[in-house]
Amino acid sequence: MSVGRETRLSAWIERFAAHFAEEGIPLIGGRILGYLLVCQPVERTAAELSQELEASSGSISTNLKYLVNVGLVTKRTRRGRQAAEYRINEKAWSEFVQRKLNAIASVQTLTDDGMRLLSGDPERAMRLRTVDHLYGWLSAELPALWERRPASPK
Amino acid sequence: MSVGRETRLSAWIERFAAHFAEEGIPLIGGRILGYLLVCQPVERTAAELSQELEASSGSISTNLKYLVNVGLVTKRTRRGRQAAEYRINEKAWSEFVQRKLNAIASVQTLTDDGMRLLSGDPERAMRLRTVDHLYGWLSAELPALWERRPASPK
DNA sequence: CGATGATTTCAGTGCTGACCGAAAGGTGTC
DNA sequence: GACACCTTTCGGTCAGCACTGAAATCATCG
Repeated sequence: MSVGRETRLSAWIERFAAHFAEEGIPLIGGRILGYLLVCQPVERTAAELSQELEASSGSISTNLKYLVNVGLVTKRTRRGRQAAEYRINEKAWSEFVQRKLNAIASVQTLTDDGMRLLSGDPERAMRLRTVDHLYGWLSAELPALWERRPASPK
Repeated sequence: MSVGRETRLSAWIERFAAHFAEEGIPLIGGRILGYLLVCQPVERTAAELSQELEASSGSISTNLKYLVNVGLVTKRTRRGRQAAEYRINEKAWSEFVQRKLNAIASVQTLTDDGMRLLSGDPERAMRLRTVDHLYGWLSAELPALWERRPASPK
């Protein structure tokens, strides 16, 4: 007997969450992201997420707040509905990635400051110089690469 | 009365460590990195690091093991010396960065698998498609960018 | 305005992981 | 081999954080 699509999808959601857990996003937050990326219909209430992901209402609330805050999820309230609806904001993923790239490039300010502190002692600055050189290149190239990023598919 | 260079350097080391602490490297590990990048002479024993950074011998040991493991620090033992000497391995920083870029690009395998699971339902796959598109581009461009990386300064 | 159905807040629990320092284990000298 | 010194291991402490579930809060409808 074959495994249903929904079963395989929930396994996928778990892998998805596991990946982002390594990057510091709480497991439940990752599950919400994965779920909202593939659920049908696209919008869900907090209560539904709690049910569907078997997580407490409190965890769902905290994590939704976080995700809405970083922009990856959008909250929509409607007149005549007491329950707010949440959905993925695909557009925000590029900013999410951009923040990651910036975090890498930002080390350059650190190495740069270090180089300044060691000015006047080139011998001693040699180790830092190698690292500074690498990050200097990154902090020039990563933003440039980002500019060449294609628009999202129609 | 002006602040001495060494004082400013130890403040810099702390900033350096704080940055990498956000990326998951233990504070003491980050301090070791920062310190070994600017200390004179370039090599230090575990005991010296413990003294200098005011950390327990145990913490220094664990963190050195970790740093040697990821390649950022090199351990050298010498005949006639019971104390091993540790130094920064500037060369390894590029691999360190490369791992970070790969981690970002690797999301593409995840989104790709998701797309496969949703094949046959383009409507439902739309959200994932936007994300997959972005990571598809990244997983092509980041390695390509990396190839163009300049050699370290002489 | 009270009732209903939803979300947020909050105190409490359990787990993980960094850190310490003492004891154990190595590696050298005399 | 005994000693001196250094490093690693290891048990224990502490802080931080994800998560829960109950209570407080909020919004809507009758």
